[in-house]
Amino acid sequence: MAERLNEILSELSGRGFRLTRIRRGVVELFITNALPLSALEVISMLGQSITTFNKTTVYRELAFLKEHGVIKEIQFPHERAKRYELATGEHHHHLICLKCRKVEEIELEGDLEEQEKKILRSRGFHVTNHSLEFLGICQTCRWQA
Amino acid sequence: MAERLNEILSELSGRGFRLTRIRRGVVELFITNALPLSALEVISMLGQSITTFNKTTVYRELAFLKEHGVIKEIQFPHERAKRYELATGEHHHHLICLKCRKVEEIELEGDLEEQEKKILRSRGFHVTNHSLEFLGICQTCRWQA
DNA sequence: TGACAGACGCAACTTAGTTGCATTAGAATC
DNA sequence: GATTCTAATGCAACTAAGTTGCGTCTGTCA
Repeated sequence: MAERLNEILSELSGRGFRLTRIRRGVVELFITNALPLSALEVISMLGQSITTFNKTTVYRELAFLKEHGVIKEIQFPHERAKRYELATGEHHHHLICLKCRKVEEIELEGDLEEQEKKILRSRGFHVTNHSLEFLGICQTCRWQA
Repeated sequence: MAERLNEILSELSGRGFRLTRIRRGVVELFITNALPLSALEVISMLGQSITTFNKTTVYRELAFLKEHGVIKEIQFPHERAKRYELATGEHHHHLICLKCRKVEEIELEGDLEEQEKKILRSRGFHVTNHSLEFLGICQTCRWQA
């Protein structure tokens, strides 16, 4: 956890960016929370460790971290606000429970590579990215009444 | 086209809902436009055939048509506003060009049924719906400089 | 031709995020 | 430790996309 934080921070520092209170705080939040956070969640969680800061700064920090490949943006199909999660690790998808709103990660073997090659062959469309989210009811909610 | 319109309108009428200017206009728009429209696009396109109406009415009409299964909502991963398209026909996905913003429809054979069964078996999560969109560069844009 | 409820219009409000601009503060250099 | 330079910050005002409340209008059926 801590070494992951230092790794990211020193990488940014090495590229000439400053290590500020908010930068440290936001990166730390993403390291300790595996699941995607919205800007408003980041703002609210950050308020627990940093006393004064402005929401503009947080939005700008999210844009900065996204631009520099630290986090990536996710748009869930059932809600308006964007979410962010650490850009590291395997490409994965999410299971979103429509009842309790809980989000789980899932990795699909093989993923969609074959499909994407087929799309290039048949349509000439070069897929660089995809978004795939599953909506439904989680085990816990299914067991309840 | 026209029979499709009458089919939808008489279905709604049969269920006790009124056929108003805006209802006709909005349904007609979705029938003549295969690709997903945003609320603002509907408002702007509707302005070409209906002179006075309020945006609130359009938002309410979209909610109404969605609730009654005429259209379905889509959230593309690269933009904020929601989009809507006719709920009829095969379940399909979209290819979204990040350069020219053009959207194409695509049907995947087999789709994700097998994956969804696997998710139920392994996690107890019952998938009721999924969203899958491919982002990339379309053929036309790839051929340009 | 009423009457009733579904539909509509308007204004005000909300959520999620953005922009401009003046000020502050990391961190490298002196 | 002081200086300097610019990245980062704070604030206020603004925007986009939609929502809510409430009073009025209008399709439709009797």
